[in-house]
Amino acid sequence: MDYCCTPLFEGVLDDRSAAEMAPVLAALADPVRLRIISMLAASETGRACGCDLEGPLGLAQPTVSHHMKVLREAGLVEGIKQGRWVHYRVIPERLAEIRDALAPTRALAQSFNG
Amino acid sequence: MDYCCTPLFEGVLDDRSAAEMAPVLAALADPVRLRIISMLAASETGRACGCDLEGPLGLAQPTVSHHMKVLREAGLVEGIKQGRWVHYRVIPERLAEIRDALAPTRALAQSFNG
DNA sequence: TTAATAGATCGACGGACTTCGATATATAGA
DNA sequence: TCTATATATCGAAGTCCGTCGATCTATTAA
Repeated sequence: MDYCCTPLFEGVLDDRSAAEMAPVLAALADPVRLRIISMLAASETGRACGCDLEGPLGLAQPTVSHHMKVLREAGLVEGIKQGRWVHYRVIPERLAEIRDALAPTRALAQSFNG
Repeated sequence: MDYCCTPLFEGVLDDRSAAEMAPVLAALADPVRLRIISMLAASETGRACGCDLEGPLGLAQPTVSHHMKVLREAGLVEGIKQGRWVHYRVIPERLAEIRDALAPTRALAQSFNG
């Protein structure tokens, strides 16, 4: 018969790293926020202000503001206040960080540093 | 004074692609599931059965089973039934798919095919 | 100063998620 | 067949999340 393997799990993502990584992925795990990031990245200048997003997204202003806050707190987006407006831009290094952490060869790299 | 830019947002991630992509990221956006994937990838054989995970994770059996279902339904993990046990393994192609979709140069690639 | 506008915050509602005990199903061994 | 074990399913409790109307703050223009 078969026996159940008992792997040792060395070099596994520890609790703390997992707890740091999950919220960043959670910030990305929303259709609206994915579209926002895509819109910022697709914009010619790499930036856009909230007022330009509400229309295309079809969402109320407080909702967009909420999503921007989530993205900001995850370090995925930066807001530059310019007069009455806030221009948002994606922080590509942060996106790359997550991509690298998902590299399967590294078993969800221990190298993630929230 | 400054004017607010009005970007055209061409080539932006459409609603459907975003709706397909988000649940896969949501499946990854949990500390326990990140650790599970890491454990599977770190295992010598690249596999492990549920019974080997409960202990290290410190979670009850139904909880682990629930997380495996989420990962399975997201296409991130595959379960191979062997006798009484189910051996799980990561599907690295799926992980790569998500990594590619997060490539900033592609503005959250339209190429994601959930 | 007053009016208008961009953005943030608050509170509430509905829905989804994580967790676990209890239970059901399937397989292996005696 | 009967017992033991691995896994799945169900139901419940508590928590978290997305959304929006109402409201507040900050800045600009008149």
